[in-house]
Amino acid sequence: MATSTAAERRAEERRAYDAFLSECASHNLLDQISNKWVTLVISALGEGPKRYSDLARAIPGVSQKMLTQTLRIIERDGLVTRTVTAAVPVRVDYALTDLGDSLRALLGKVKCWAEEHMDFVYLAREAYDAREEQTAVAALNRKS
Amino acid sequence: MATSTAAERRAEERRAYDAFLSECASHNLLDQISNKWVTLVISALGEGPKRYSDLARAIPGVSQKMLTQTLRIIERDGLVTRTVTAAVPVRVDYALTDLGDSLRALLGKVKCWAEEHMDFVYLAREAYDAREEQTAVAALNRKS
DNA sequence: GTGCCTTCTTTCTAAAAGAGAGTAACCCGC
DNA sequence: GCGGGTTACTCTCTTTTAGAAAGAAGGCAC
Repeated sequence: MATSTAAERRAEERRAYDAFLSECASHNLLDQISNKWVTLVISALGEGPKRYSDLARAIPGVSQKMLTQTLRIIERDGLVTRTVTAAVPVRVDYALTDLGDSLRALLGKVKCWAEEHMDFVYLAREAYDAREEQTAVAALNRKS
Repeated sequence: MATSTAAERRAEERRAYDAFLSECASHNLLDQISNKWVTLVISALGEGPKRYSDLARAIPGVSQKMLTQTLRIIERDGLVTRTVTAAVPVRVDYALTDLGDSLRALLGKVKCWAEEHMDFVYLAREAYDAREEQTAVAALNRKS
């Protein structure tokens, strides 16, 4: 440490960051699974195997690009399996692996938490916004 | 439903999306907490209250902008408290609320899951990459 | 042939993240 | 009073990423 400016410290931290990411491998995985689309896809597959188009329908707002990208990532990580059936229009089924299902169980709990505490969060947001408005008004009064 | 093209269906889904987001409020919250920086900040605050600069040091790779933004979001949601002490250099402490701590416990489990299954995921990735390379070679052979 | 199906892929643009300098408020030494 | 140092932001600019839309492979129906 010794004596150093805040800017110098920050620069050093940045330099250490790459090393940190490759060293702390689980952080890398954590980053990937704490991703909106990954959560939604795994949750959607919880009901059972689904085709690409089923997933697109089950997850409102996902673009085809992001769905494909997300599926590739979680397939690579061994969370889902991808089975291609060479039928008249090609058919691709995605299903959770055992590993994917264990993650789904966990994420399901997070989803439950969100549903349980939604009301409280909404109240907190309203209170925060009201406070914000007050301080903004106070700041205006101080200036004038 | 009835008969409609895939494009028409997709357009309809898009139109329904805004309604869905405001209706299914917990999804909105879920989106926010399945965010890299939110996860990391809440995990860092698990050890106890921290100052802004402590957090910046504890979370490698976070920019000041993202740290401020993330803290504002989770403060608004009632997950952390922000206490300003008007000292010589102003001092701002962030601490988890009870709600924030309950989320931290859950996210901690996800973190544990990631650490436990990291090895398996790494093997899956290697296997996937090997398969990918093979199919790429096969595709090249087919063309030539 | 044309059109249409699914599952992607590519291209282009708009939104978000990241890097870095700047700001406000305050105190201290000189 | 003035420069310098502190913390906690805030603003601006660049790069990265997400999203929207059109295209492509492969095949069947007409």
